[in-house]
Amino acid sequence: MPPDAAHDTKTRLLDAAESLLASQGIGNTSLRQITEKAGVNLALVKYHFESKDGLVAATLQRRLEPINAIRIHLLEELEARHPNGALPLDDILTALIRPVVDLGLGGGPLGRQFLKLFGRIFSEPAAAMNVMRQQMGPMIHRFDAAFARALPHLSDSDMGWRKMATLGVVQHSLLMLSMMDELPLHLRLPIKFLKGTPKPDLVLRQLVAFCSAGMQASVPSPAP
Amino acid sequence: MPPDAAHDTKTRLLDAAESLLASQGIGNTSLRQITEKAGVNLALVKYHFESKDGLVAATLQRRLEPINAIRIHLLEELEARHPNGALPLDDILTALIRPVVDLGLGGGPLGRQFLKLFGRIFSEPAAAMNVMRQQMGPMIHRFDAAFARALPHLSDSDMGWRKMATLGVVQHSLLMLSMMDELPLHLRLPIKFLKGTPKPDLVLRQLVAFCSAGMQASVPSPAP
DNA sequence: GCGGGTTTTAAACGATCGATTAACGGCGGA
DNA sequence: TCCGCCGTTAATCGATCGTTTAAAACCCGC
Repeated sequence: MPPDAAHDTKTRLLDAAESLLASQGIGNTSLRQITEKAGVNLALVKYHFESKDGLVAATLQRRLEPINAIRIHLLEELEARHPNGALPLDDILTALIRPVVDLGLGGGPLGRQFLKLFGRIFSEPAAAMNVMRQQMGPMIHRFDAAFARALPHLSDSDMGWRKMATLGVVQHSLLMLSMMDELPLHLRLPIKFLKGTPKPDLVLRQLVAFCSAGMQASVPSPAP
Repeated sequence: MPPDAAHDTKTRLLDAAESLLASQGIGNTSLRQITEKAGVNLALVKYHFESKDGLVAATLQRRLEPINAIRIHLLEELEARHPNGALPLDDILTALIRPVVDLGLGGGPLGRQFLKLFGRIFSEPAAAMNVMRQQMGPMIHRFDAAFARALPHLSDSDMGWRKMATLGVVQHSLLMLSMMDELPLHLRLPIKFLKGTPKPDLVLRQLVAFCSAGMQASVPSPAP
């Protein structure tokens, strides 16, 4: 936990990387762009993060770690409030979704940029997949148990499909939202119903409502 | 519509590009990789497609055009079967989702590869956004009218959120599905509930069930 | 079988990439 | 004061990128 100059350099690199990786993608962003924006020497990337992949991984990890910690904390609060029996589905979803919505829309422009970066990593798995597994794995495992108790009648397969769909809703919606302020006007078709940046509470309610109904849908039976 | 050698070259380039762009992303794939896989001279990319961006756009367009044509055709069939009044929501969603599921899971490995590429373009908009708007715009506009009549009580805002969520479900689920056979085993967390490649009908039913319930969810009211 | 447009070829352009090296600065402990 | 380590710097490495050029090969109608 160094409070010295090196910490500043690391932070400057992470900030610059987050911003540039988000707006251009991983493969299209060069270390020289990042170090120039950070006002830092090129070779310091290797010194502090070993390589480009190391910098990308650290950029993701810096945001994912606190987000997932809050998620688990909210879930534990919820469990404490319902000591025995299943948890309300909407509350589980809220614990899962609220932290990332709050970071992305509640904080400054940095949070918004991270949302975009997070939306990208599913498409550029090479550099980021290890961090994803490390950071997301244990968190998701906690929520799996809660979902299973909230919807006990769902088979593993049905539950799997619905968790995947829920993740898709959150990931895609937040990616679109985070692109809002930089898309040219004529490309805003998918979000033209928005007048401006929506409040985090509204976003949360919309996403939870959709996912909750989707997860509770009656199990589809084979086609007649 | 040339049936000559040039057509073969174009096709070979498009096939190679589709495969490589899908598995590596746009920014991480070089023209030399593509032309080598296609067994074609490097300079022919400029001759036939002007530039790398032109090749990427053509690769997307080749698949998107027939998919969206089928979508609109299915919607028109549906409208013919219900001459007056609203269309059943599940049928609208089926018309929207079935063509892309069929291409991705019904066809050979090429279709699967395109699914992956399509999942990526939302993250690398630069090269592909124009094609997206051109190809997806008119198709989505057709479906907008159908959705509005099927769910007349939804405000424009609520409807917008739900269409965005629906697109997220389809896009994310199919991206995960298309990555299934190339992810290392320990990274298959989100799809480990699948024993093998699922049948298109099953996928379609799962996606439609989730999205249909989500779109019909009761309108969320402001937090108390 | 000759001419003209189409398609393909080999080679090179300048630019930029990530990685690496060796030297330099400064600051704290011996 | 000098030593040793940490952080930083400038400079360069070989590789690879997308693009471009000019000439060769091909094909078809005349």
